[in-house]
Amino acid sequence: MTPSPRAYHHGDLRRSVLAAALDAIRDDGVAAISLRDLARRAGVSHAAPAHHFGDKAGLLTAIAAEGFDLLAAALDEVPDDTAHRLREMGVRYVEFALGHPSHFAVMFQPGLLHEADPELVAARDRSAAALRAGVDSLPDSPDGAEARRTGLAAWSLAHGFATLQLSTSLPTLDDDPAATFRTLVDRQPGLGAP
Amino acid sequence: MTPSPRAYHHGDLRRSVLAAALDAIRDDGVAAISLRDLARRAGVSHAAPAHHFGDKAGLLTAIAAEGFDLLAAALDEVPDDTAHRLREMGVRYVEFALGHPSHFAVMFQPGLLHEADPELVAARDRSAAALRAGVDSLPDSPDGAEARRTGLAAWSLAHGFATLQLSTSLPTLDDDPAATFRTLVDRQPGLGAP
DNA sequence: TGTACATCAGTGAACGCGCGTTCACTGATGTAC
DNA sequence: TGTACATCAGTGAACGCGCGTTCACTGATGTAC
Repeated sequence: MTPSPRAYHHGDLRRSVLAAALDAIRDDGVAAISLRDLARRAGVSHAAPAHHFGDKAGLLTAIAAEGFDLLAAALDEVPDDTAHRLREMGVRYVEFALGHPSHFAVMFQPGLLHEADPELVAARDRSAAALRAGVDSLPDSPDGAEARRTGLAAWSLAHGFATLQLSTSLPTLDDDPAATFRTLVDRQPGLGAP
Repeated sequence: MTPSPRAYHHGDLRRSVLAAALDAIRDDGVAAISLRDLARRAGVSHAAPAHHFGDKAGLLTAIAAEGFDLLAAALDEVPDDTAHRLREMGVRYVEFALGHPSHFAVMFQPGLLHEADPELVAARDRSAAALRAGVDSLPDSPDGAEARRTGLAAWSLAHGFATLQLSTSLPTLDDDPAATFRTLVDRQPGLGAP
């Protein structure tokens, strides 16, 4: 099934370059990325990434869109009837960020992306809709402004926890960051914890 | 008082380059910074920044250290006897991040810094101590693990809110993000809100 | 099934540019006498 | 107060390098007949 490594139209150039980019971001950060380096890692000609993605922002936009898709899918996986559904979504959010650090590092950096890209916009909307569904499922079903506040608080807590976890060697209280996060949310009754 | 713009030893090279860097980061992001560009902005020779700071990481480390100092000072300003002291510290944290976006953008990016730099370490410790003091002042004065959990939750909430506010055009519910944050924390009894 | 042709994904040589770094230098400042 | 000297912050010319971009090209693939 493995195509010959340098075949024309190997059909997987997009995937190869994206994979190389995810590796490079994880190892050296977004700032260190160059299209020529990715081409080298992916074993394609140095001009191929630009040919396919247009420019660096185009490549990072593709990664961000993929990230929001993965995140939306992870959030949607929490069943409707789960007790503490919003809390579980927060756990999924944290797990996604720690499991896909390269995607996460790019998703919230508007300056590096083609913000108007339709696929990015659509994927982001899908994530936002999933989060909204989580807020709507709270037992005391808050309305309007109150719901937005709760959503923002939940998102901030999960996002901040994940960001700090990724950016510093934050002390994890248990071995598992996701478990730490679950414990942490349990003390925040406003977010629908018991 | 203004020294002649190109005098040898104008004594303010450090400040000029730092100011240029803060402008550049605010306008174009950390990724876009180059020492030569900063020299141009600051009106000094292209080799001066490297001469003074060693390398780019040295410059960013200086910015991060300054940021942690400013943050610690802002947190320390909240009087001991303030009701809801931790909440007010969270508000200060958010205000700091939004008021010093360039510092904030650098402070939590270990990969870009000289992590072992003594000034950076000291400044970071000062910030951490201020946060700990906030947790210790909670009315039900939690101990040990519980205190660490509360500190982590408070920090995550403020950090996540600030990060999201900076990185996306997040809807602010009031006109003032800090006010929004205060309202938001009020629904989180676990963090010492009323 | 075989042949001709259009398409276009990916190539590779060549370009000019901005970068960080090196290094011999200059001249302002502080100190010793 | 004046003179001599050491220091060292900052200069500017020169370097080699990796970058993004351009452009004529190649050859795999799909379609029409």
